[in-house]
Order: sequence, then C-alpha cells, then structure tokens
Amino acid sequence: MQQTFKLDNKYGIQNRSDRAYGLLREAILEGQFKPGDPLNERVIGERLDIGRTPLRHAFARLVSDGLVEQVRHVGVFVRKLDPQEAIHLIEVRRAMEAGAAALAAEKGDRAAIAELIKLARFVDESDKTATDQELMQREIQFHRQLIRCCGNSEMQRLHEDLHALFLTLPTDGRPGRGEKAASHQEVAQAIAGGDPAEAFAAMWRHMEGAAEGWSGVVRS
Amino acid sequence: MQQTFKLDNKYGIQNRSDRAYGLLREAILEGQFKPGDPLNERVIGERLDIGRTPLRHAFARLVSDGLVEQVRHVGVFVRKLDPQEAIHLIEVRRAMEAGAAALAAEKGDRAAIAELIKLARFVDESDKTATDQELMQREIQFHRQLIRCCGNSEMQRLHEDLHALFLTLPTDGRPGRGEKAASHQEVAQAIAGGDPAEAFAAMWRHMEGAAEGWSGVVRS
DNA sequence: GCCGCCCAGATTGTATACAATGTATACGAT
DNA sequence: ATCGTATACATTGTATACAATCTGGGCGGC
Repeated sequence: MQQTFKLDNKYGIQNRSDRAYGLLREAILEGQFKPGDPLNERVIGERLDIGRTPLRHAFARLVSDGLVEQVRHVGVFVRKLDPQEAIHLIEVRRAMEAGAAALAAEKGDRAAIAELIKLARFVDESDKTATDQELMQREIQFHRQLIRCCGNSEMQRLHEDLHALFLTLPTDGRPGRGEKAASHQEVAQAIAGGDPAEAFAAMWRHMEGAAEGWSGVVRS
Repeated sequence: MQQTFKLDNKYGIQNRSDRAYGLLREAILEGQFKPGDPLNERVIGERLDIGRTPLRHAFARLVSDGLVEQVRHVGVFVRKLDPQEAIHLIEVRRAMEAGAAALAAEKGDRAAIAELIKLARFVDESDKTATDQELMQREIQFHRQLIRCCGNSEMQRLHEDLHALFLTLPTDGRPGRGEKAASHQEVAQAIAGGDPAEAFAAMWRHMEGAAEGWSGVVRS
C-alpha cells in the first residue's frame, strides 16, 4: 500500500473517507459488526486498504450519526443502545412519523398517496400470509412511502438516519404482529382524507404499543 | 506552534477536534461566519492554533450536522439553505414539535408541564410589551421547555440539531408576531390535559403559517 | 495475601510532507 | 475578437512519523 491513489472510483465514490463511511455504515447496519464491537483503526484500515486519516473522518461522521462511540485513547466501538435510549428512540420515531402523516395529509401529493394506499393494502394482506421477515420488509416500505408523501427531502434524510439507528437495536426477536390499534389502510385512508389531525391520530394509534412491544425484546 | 500539546484543557474539552468543532459551531451559529463563507483549512487552523487534521474531523461533524458543505478540492463553506430547503426544514420542525407535544401529553411529566405553563403565560404576556428580540428569546425558551416535557434525551438532541439549522437561515428580518392561530397557553393547557391528539392539534395550529411567515423573509 | 505503584504495550491524537485535483489566467491559433 | 488549451496556483486528500494517554500486568511494600 504505497501508491497514494488507486483508481478505485467505482460507484461514484470520490474519496476514501466517503468509501470508508459507506462501507462501515453498511457493515454495521447489516450486523457484520455488532453493538459493542471495537473498530480498531489499524485493523479496519488494513482490511479496507485505507489509511488511518480518512478512516478517522469516517468515524467522526459515524459518531455524529450515533452509530458509533468513541473513547479517547481507548477505542471506537459500535454503539450499544441501552433500553432507555431504545425506548426514547422509539418515541421519537412515533412522534415524527405521526407528524409526517399530518404533513402528508396537508400537502396531499396524490400520486405518492395512491402508492401508499396500494402498499397499505399489500401489507395488511401480507399480515396473514407472509413470513415475519417478509412482513417486516413490507412494513419498512410502507413507512418509507409515508415519509415520501411529505415531499420533503429533509424529512426523508432525518427518517433514514433514525431508521438506521433502529437497525442496530440488539434484539432477541421482533415485536409481535397483528397487535396494531390501527391498520395500515386506516392510516393511508386518513392521509388521503386530507385532515392533518385525523392522519396524525391514525398514525399515532398505529404506532401505539410499539415502545412496549420493542422494550420486551431489547436485551439489557 | 511546535509543541504538539498545549495545556488548553479548559471547559473539559479534551482534544483539538472537539474544541475546533465547538468553536466553529458556535461561530457559525452566532453569525461570525455567514452562509456561503469559505472555511479555509489553513486559515482557520492558524487562527485557532489547531492543525489541519483535527480541523478536518471537526468539518466532518459539521457536515453531518448540515451546517457546512464540502466540495472536493474546492473548499468547505457554511451551508446556505435555499428557500426550498428552508421550507422543508420548517415543515420538519412543525411535524416534530407537534408530535413532541402529543408525546408530552401522553407521558405527562407534571413538573415540566407546570414550568411550560408558566413560560406560556410569560410569552403570551410578552407579546405586547417586549421587543422583537426579547420575544424571540422567550419563544425559543418555550419551545425548548416543550421538548423537555417529553423527558426524552434523543428528542432533545434532535431538536437542538434542528434548531441550530434554523439559526443559519439568512433572513432580512423575522416573521411577524401575533399571527399565531393558537396561543402558547392553549398549547400548554392542551398538553396538561393529557390528550395526545388535542395536544398535537394545538401545536399544529400554533405553528401554522410558520412556513409562509418565514418564506417571506428568507432571501433567495 | 492484599494493595498500591509503575512500566510496557496498545491505541488514539496531532502535525506535516507530499499527492491529486479543481480553478483561473495567460497565451496562442483561428 | 474569440475560443481552446496549457500551466501555475490554491486547496483538499492521504499517508506516516511521532506524541499523549489509557489499560493491564508485574512487582515490591505492607
């Protein structure tokens, strides 16, 4: 590893910091690194064929994202959310997505909402036929589409960041199914109705109990 | 600047990255650097007596915060939000704070809510007597306290980040006063009432028109 | 045996030399 | 005069040497 620049510009990633950031983030989200695992600069650097300097820039960004913790002169570790933080996170997501539902209702992008309704029907039908894994993927799709209905790039960015943190929650399973107080279709219909208050209420109910459901499976 | 470490550990800041981050963030938020201003590594580094490496770590964090933009081999600049982004930001804040109001109502930390009510009364009274500057400060206090009522550290962190972005909005003034559809006291009372839906509705109304109010003063 | 101290190793923190790249300008061809 | 091109300069991108600090184990005093 002597030559400074290798022509590894695949995927439009321009510098090694960005590449390191993307790779590490992906690895953490995929679970290749688990909460509490140390991220040694030298080891990772050698494995990724990236020097320590750009790697540290990537770490700085991951810290900002909340995916990673850094202890001076000790090490960098994948962040391990304690149950309290996990619950807080779930509450934030509930507040934000319910607020987003209201916003979507108020702005009323009909194309996006039509897509949301289709997805809602699909998810509700899947509830009885699909595997847990499939169902989860489809629910994620639904929530993503709801955010898209806001037509708000900042909202989308924030939601992705929040969602990433969720993927790191250490669990011994996933919250049960079919326990929703409001179905996906109810939410979608409320948004289509155009009343922010109703849309909020539907989504708020939809995510009711999520905190309890998750707290049951979050390891301490 | 030869010796590597000066004993400048004041304020508990342990390393130069953190110090640079704090100083730069503060400077940007205070308006010492205006949107679009370049942040030259060498210049800033000399002024702050900090090498380029920790400075770049600080930049990475500021980029994550959305306070700063980085163009490869060109420079680092204070982020300048275009009107579209500004409106998106305002919408996000509305959704989030309204959601937070609902959360506060549901959790019902009575001590925090009592404080909120006091602040609400104070702000509403100030509306007629205080200067624009004073009123703004007190409104900010009110919004901060509302978030505190959630008893949720993650929510607080997110809100602070969002608030910081607001402070960078380039304006030729501030949105008018007394145009709120719902007074601060109405919001506080709704939260005290303990009904999430009502609390949300009150806050949603309270922040109605904020987007239009701001978009009028945001420079293009 | 137990406690405190010290030191060796590991790890991050920083500065700096040099590579790579974007921008602007001067200069020549047309 | 205008356009294209080459080149000098400014700026960031990266690697690396070295400083500072933390951790854990060994060792001596008690």
